[in-house]
Formats: sequence, C-alpha cells, structure tokens
Amino acid sequence: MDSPQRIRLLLVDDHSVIRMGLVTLLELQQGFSIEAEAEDGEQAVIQYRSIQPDVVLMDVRMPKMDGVEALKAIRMEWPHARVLMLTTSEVEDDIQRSIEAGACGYITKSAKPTELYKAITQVHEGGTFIPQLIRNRLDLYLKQKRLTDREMEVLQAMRRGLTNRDIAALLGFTEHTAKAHVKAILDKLESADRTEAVARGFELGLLRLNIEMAERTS
Amino acid sequence: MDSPQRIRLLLVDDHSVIRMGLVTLLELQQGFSIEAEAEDGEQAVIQYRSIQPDVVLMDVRMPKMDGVEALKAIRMEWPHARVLMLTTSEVEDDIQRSIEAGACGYITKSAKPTELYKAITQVHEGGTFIPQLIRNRLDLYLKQKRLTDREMEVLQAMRRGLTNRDIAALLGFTEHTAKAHVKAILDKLESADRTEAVARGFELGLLRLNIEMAERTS
DNA sequence: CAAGGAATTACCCGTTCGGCTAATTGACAG
DNA sequence: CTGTCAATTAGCCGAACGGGTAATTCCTTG
Repeated sequence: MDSPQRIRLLLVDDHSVIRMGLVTLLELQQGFSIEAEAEDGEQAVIQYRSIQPDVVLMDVRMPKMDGVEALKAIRMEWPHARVLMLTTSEVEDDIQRSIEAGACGYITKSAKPTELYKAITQVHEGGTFIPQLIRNRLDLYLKQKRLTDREMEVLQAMRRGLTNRDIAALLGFTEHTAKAHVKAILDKLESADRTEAVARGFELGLLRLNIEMAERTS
Repeated sequence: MDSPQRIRLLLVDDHSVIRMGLVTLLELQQGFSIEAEAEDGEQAVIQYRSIQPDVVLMDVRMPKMDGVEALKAIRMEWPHARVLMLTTSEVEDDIQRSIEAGACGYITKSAKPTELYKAITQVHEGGTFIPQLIRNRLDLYLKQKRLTDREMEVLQAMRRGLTNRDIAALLGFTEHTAKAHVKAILDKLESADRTEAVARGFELGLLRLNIEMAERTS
C-alpha cells in the first residue's frame, strides 16, 4: 500500500462532500496517499502532530479555527510544513492572509483535477503554486493600502450604521478621531463615502457576511 | 446495474471536486444512480431534457446560468420536475428565490451524508425537505419586507457610493424620488442609514460580492 | 538620532443625509 | 368601485458627513 514515493496528505475541510471528492480524486491518481482528514482547524493541528504529512490541503473558511489560523499554528511548531490552501474563496483578504501566514500555494476548488495534482506535487517538491488569476488579484490587493487594526474596528462600526459620534463612544475616543479614521478608510479603499467603503470592505473580504450559525445540530 | 427501484439523479455543480464527492457518496449507498452531471445551468437543462432524471441535485451559484434560473427553465418544461437545491449558501435571498421558483428542497453542503440521503429520498417520494435552520432563516426573511425592483436599483447605486442626486441622475428621476426610495429601503431593511442598509443587503444576499472573473483559463 | 507611520485631538465649512409631512398618478385586488 | 401599494414629486429642517489643514504623542524602522 505504502509505496515510498507517494505524497502523504492531510485533508482539512469542514464539508464531508468535499473531503470525499478529494479522496476519490487523489486516490485514483498514483502518487498520493491520504493519511488523515480533519473537519476544522483544531483537529488539523492535532492530526498534523500525529502523522506529520508531506503536504496539507487546507480549506480557508471553517468553524472554530479557520484555515489561516490553523496554518499559523502548524508553522509555529513546524516551520517547514508545506500547506496548500484549497478554497472556494477568491476574496483578496483570504489570499493575502494565507500567503502572509506562510502558505505554499493557493488554489480554488473550481480548479481542474490536473491542476490540483500539479499544485500538490509542486508544493511537495518545495516550490509554490499560485495561479496567475490569484496572483493578479493579490497584486491588486497589495497596491491597495491595508487597514490598521483601529481602522478595521471603525469599519465594523460603520457597517452597523453607527454615526461618527457613536463610533467614538463605542471605541473610546472623540468624534474628531472617528472622523479621522473614517477619512483614512475612505482614502485607502478609494471610496466616495462610508457606504461605498463598507461595500468595498465586503468585496475585499475585510468584512464577513457572518451567516455563521450557533451550532450545527446533527 | 440498473435495478428498477434506484433513484435516477442528475448532478449540477460547477466544482468537479464536489461532483466527484457526491458521486462517491451516492454510489456507495444503495438506491441512488447518477445518470448525468452538468457544470452549469444551461447544461443542466439540456441534460434534463435528454435523460429526465427522478431528482436533480442543483447548486445555486454557478457561472452562465445560475441554479435558480435553471430550476425555473426546467420547471417551465416539466412542471413536476423534482429539484433539490444543494449549496454552500445560507443567504436568505438564495433560499427564498429557490423555494419561490419551485425547489422541492434546500440543503447545504455541510449537511451529513445521511441527511442528504434522506433529503433525496423524501424529495423523490413527492415530499419536500427544508431543514429547520433553513426554515427559520426563511421565516425571518419573509417577515422582512421585500424590496421592489426600483428599490433594488437604488440599493445597487447606493453601494457604489452615489449620492441621492447622482442616483436620481442615473435612474432618471428627481432627487426627491431618490430620497423617497432610500427612505423606503432604510425602513424595510431596518437600517439607521444607507451604510447599514448596504451591509444588510450583503448579509441578505440582495447584493453580491461579484468576484466573478471574466474567463476561466484552463 | 531622524524619519515615518499610527493614533489622537481640534476647528472651519459647504454638502449631504434622513425625518416629517403631503400630494398625485397608475395599477392591481377585493 | 374603492382601498392599497408603488412610484413620483415637493418643501422644510436639524443633524451628520466629508474635505482641508494642522498639531501632538508614541513607536518603529532606517
């Protein structure tokens, strides 16, 4: 069963359908061996610790601990861990955070199987894999100035429909400061007003739809 | 191979990984037979026409023609077609549009396999399948007043950071009318200002992230 | 040590927003 | 045929917004 040249994989995805698809896709191809699966970030770290796979296929958006957090946690313990992000998300911020956290590649679930094989192989051999489309998107994102933590807090408040005064009260500074932050946000997101800024926030992935439900009753 | 009681299925999803997962999941279970697959709405209609499956498993968000459009097209020709929407989206508007267009069920990709089997069987037997969580979400949505076509146009303009005057110019009416529409939107979406309204628009699925890329170079 | 960025505060000012009220027209349902 | 709803237009008004400019403090990077 275990031919020596096979790439040992850990799959991390909260959707069992997708894990199933990946198992089928990879097992029917020579050279890949799925050693373990995980449903969330926490499990991913535990599984990594116990089996130490050659490559991790990691979903970005997951409950409990998301893919980027898991990636960070793993690379904290094993700086040479090779992780390929596999996701539906083409949102700039997800890509950016993944690369920054040390992902070796980023591929979307709409990729063709051959592309996936190539990506895994390339990542396993020490290379990186970032498709041109994603690369373009990332470049665009990087040209764009990033929001500071404070500005993110303000953006989140804006989204909730708070006025500058309310934002100031919420975050503990004066209205002047709130205005200054809003101004900075408008400049960075190249928006005409706070409404467009919030829309841009959603488009860039800075703001989430939070359609997260409390628990998943099986 | 074709035992008479097997449920004949058509899978529609633009992600090959997911189709692969579904095939595996369903083939290893007795009672299901995947007759055909489609990558988008147009193909789905064509495939339906040629094989006339018992049940269609349809993704909502797809390139070219989305799941809801395909659903409408199919039910136009075959009013008794049984279609189960299978999607990652838990966005209110997707659910609402699906049900309205005549979907027999709505299930998310994070559902357990047994739940999926149950859903397909139930839909095949002429019943419906809508999980409690989805049902709650839908109820919430229905309590919420729906935006008119005109209001949707205004909401889309608001998202782009246009002022009332600009909206008026764009849509061909006076600023007074623009303000009236904005007011109506704020009331219906229970928002304090246009910024929150746009955020709500994203949360409810009225506004899309349009991270659609021009073409997909294989 | 100097330069730069982030966070904070401040003032001025014209524009825009959103609330309130009210009227007209056309369409559609009871 | 009458009431309701969508769409349109209108005026008034106080509050909020966004632009411009500038200063201080702290921290980090060169």
